[in-house]
Amino acid sequence: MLTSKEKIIIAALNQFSRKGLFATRIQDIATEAGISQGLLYRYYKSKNEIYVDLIEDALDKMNEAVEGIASLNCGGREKLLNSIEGMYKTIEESDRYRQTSSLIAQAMGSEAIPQEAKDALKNKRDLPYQMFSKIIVQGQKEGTIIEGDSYDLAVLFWSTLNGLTIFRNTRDEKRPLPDKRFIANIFLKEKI
Amino acid sequence: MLTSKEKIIIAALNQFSRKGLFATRIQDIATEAGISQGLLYRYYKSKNEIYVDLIEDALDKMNEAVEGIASLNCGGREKLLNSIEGMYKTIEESDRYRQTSSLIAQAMGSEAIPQEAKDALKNKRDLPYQMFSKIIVQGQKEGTIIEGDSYDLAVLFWSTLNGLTIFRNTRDEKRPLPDKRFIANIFLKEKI
DNA sequence: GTCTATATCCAGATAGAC
DNA sequence: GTCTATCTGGATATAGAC
Repeated sequence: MLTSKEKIIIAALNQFSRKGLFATRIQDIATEAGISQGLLYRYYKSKNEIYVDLIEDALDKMNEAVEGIASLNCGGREKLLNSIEGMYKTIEESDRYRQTSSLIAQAMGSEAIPQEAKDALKNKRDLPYQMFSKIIVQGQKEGTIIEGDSYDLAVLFWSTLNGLTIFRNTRDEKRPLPDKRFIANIFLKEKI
Repeated sequence: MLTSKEKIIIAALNQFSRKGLFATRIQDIATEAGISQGLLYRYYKSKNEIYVDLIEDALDKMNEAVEGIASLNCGGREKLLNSIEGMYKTIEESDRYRQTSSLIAQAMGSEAIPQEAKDALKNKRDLPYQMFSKIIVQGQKEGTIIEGDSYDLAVLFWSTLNGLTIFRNTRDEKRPLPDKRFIANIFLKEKI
């Protein structure tokens, strides 16, 4: 059985991810959580507070996942392939990831979000690029990944996966994503 | 000298692209346009009406640009390179494109936008994929573009460019985008 | 802990003067 | 055409009963 607070979190994530902070009413969250509007204020001081909590949590989860892959004890090429594999699985199967990625995408695209949410984004959004840049450098040293500025390649990697995530999130028909090898071959010296 | 209506359009596009439909107040638009709130209603019946106008216009502009490239009288390989060149120029230089792409990205990510805006999106968002798919097929027949499902490759192409556009739009420091050749080589048989 | 009722505020939209 | 003043509705947040 879920506590009221847990029900609020789950409902708020779903509502915010679908409609954004400003189009979501407190009433929407309360209704989906199956509680009254008043009760919500036992657990949170304001709508913004829920939102900031969710944004911080989403960014932390994202960074933990990336750190998990980067800290594997294997070659850069394997880390790359592993990242693509993991991201594809997550994008295609996880409803929770659809929600958190939509939440972050919307937050990044709006200047009107609360200052605390902006701060969290600013502090936490760069880690994936840095981690992946290190993976690229490792692979370049090992001779398995193409030459080029490692941060540029990291930007390209995440931009491509973000773009595919958004494409997937915004279509009803769940068409399979393009073959993983197309992504891998952007970076690999020896194509697969 | 701009008419009041033109000033409203320009201000609304800027406000909506930065804050989204729901966080933007009529007052924000009127202030930026340098007119009173009341005057705005001489030209538009509601905030939603301005928004729907802008969305439809943004989608039309996007599709016109794509059709322009696809109808060039040249090989598929050249159309591909031309598309990348054109998109890079637009992403890096055009403030207007930053606004329209943000507007569309936000609209795609929210279920709360007006029905007319949803309809416009649904009807007009697929054309770029279809056009690019044809370019891919042409290049495959000519032997210049790699094998694979042409619509999948079109999805990959636009997802990558959308991802890069969003990356660019959400960073203050205007770091140059990754080398165009990385994108081209995803699709070209003979790498450059 | 939970609900209902309500106070307060603010944004969208309208009316009417100039 | 343009502005100021106002109406109205709805959403956030609070108060108070159970």
